[in-house]
Amino acid sequence: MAECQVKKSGRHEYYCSVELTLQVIGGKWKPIILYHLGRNGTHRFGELKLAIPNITQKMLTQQLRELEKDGVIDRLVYAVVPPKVEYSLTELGHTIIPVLQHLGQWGQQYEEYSREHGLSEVTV
Amino acid sequence: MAECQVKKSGRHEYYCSVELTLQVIGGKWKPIILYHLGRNGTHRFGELKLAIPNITQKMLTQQLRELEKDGVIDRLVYAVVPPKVEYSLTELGHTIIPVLQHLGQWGQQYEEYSREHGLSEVTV
DNA sequence: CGGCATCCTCACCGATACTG
DNA sequence: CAGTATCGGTGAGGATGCCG
Repeated sequence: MAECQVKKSGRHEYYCSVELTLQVIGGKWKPIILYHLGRNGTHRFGELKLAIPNITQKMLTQQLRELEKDGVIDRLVYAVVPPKVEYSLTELGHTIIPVLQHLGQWGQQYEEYSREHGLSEVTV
Repeated sequence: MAECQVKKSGRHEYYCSVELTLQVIGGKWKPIILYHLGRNGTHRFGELKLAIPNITQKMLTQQLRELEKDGVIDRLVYAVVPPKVEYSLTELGHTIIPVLQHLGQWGQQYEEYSREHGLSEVTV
């Protein structure tokens, strides 16, 4: 984090490792996807689609592809009709789960804190 | 994280607390700003500008304003000429530092892992 | 079932110029 | 010094339709 040079890793450009992490997990739906794969293990595409309301097929596909390219999930295609595709965390992918939990914990703290301190009111 | 309802906290809408955290720290320059404030304490605007190459005045101002609204930094304006403004972490802001460190650690692991496993080559 | 191809919108970010 | 104000590019994200 101390250095301020542009680095590259895979598809990502970043100045510090925090930024790199955020580029891997920072997609709008990626935390939720990783959460589901971490919690219940392997999922089919349709299961993820059901588990994540409001996500469109396009976005689900796109985010899954990026996570795959970044090496945090595996994609297993069965040669059957109708198609069957299963997604699961890689070894590397499992290591991100504690980080996500940490983020989640802070978010909850923040939620409470802002309720107590009246941060939650928006002046529209 | 288990629930999938839309919530609101302050300026943010989110489905899970991970998302909320990412909305607070997820701006392009926010991690770096928080890092500097966490490491060396109070900074003047110009000091931050110098410490963060490439950032524009506009972006620095904007990100600082958002961090302030979210309650993680304080803004102290001295009534002097020329103007003097100091930024520092709030109590709440300090609690985000370990989370950032965790993100940074994972990023470094990821960096090594992808070098070892040839993830770092991009097919342009 | 699990996609891909298009088209579109809008928030994010940057460059530049001006100011109390 | 520490900002605003304005304009404009760009790409992430979304809606819709077709396909093996």
